[in-house]
Amino acid sequence: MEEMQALTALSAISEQTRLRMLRFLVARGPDGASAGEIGQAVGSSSSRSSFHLSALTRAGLLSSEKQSRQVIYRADLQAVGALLNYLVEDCCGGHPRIVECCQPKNCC
Amino acid sequence: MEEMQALTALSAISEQTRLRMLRFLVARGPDGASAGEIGQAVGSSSSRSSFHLSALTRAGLLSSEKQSRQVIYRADLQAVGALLNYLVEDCCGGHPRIVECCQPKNCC
DNA sequence: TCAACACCTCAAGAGATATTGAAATATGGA
DNA sequence: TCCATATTTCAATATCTCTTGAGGTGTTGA
Repeated sequence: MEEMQALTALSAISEQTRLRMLRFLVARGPDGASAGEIGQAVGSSSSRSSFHLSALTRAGLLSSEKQSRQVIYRADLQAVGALLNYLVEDCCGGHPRIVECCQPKNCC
Repeated sequence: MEEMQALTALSAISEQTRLRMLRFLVARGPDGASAGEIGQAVGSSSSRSSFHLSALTRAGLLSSEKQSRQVIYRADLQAVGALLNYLVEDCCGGHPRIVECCQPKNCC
């Protein structure tokens, strides 16, 4: 992953509404959710949701698919993983103390 | 880690100069580096460096210590690790595909 | 065809953040 | 004491970013 790409993804998730959207969609799994449902889940208006969802999509963290009236968004786990990998490897040089923190149920 | 704290840390590193400063300081290890040296390493003026270093410090990602004329900054690995842990655990629910990406030399 | 629905786009305004250069503080050495 | 060094602070400006509300597109079903 390129630095520029990582910066775009980081700014995308450094906003409350968007971080919550991402969390919601990761929890949702492969089914994803419609724009309306996501907006409702995180408590944001339709135009605001659209704005934030497209920011996340532009950052590559979500994929979207039109299904008749609705637009279904899904978290792109590959992209989220690549961002974390960038932080761990490129930014932190794979430092053991950092890697350790990414293990489930044992950290910090 | 609280959501608010994570958001602060994420915005802190979602800026090129600051991401580079963090990377430089993680690489530097426990010795840290002076404000001037960091600024030189990432190519930013003295007032700009000061501004960004204090943003990173406020976000809890760096610690600083005055040594006579200089101020030595160090990366706080605990804090960086806690941020990554927050992303992996709280945001991604410890999803295996995400955790896997944080392992050294095997991913994405 | 029409109304309701789901979503997106746009423009305006507010607010936050970054950059610059100048000036302030504080330390160390001649 | 005086000057150079290291860093921070400040004000002005520029630049993003977020929010809101109005309006647009396309789809579904009566």
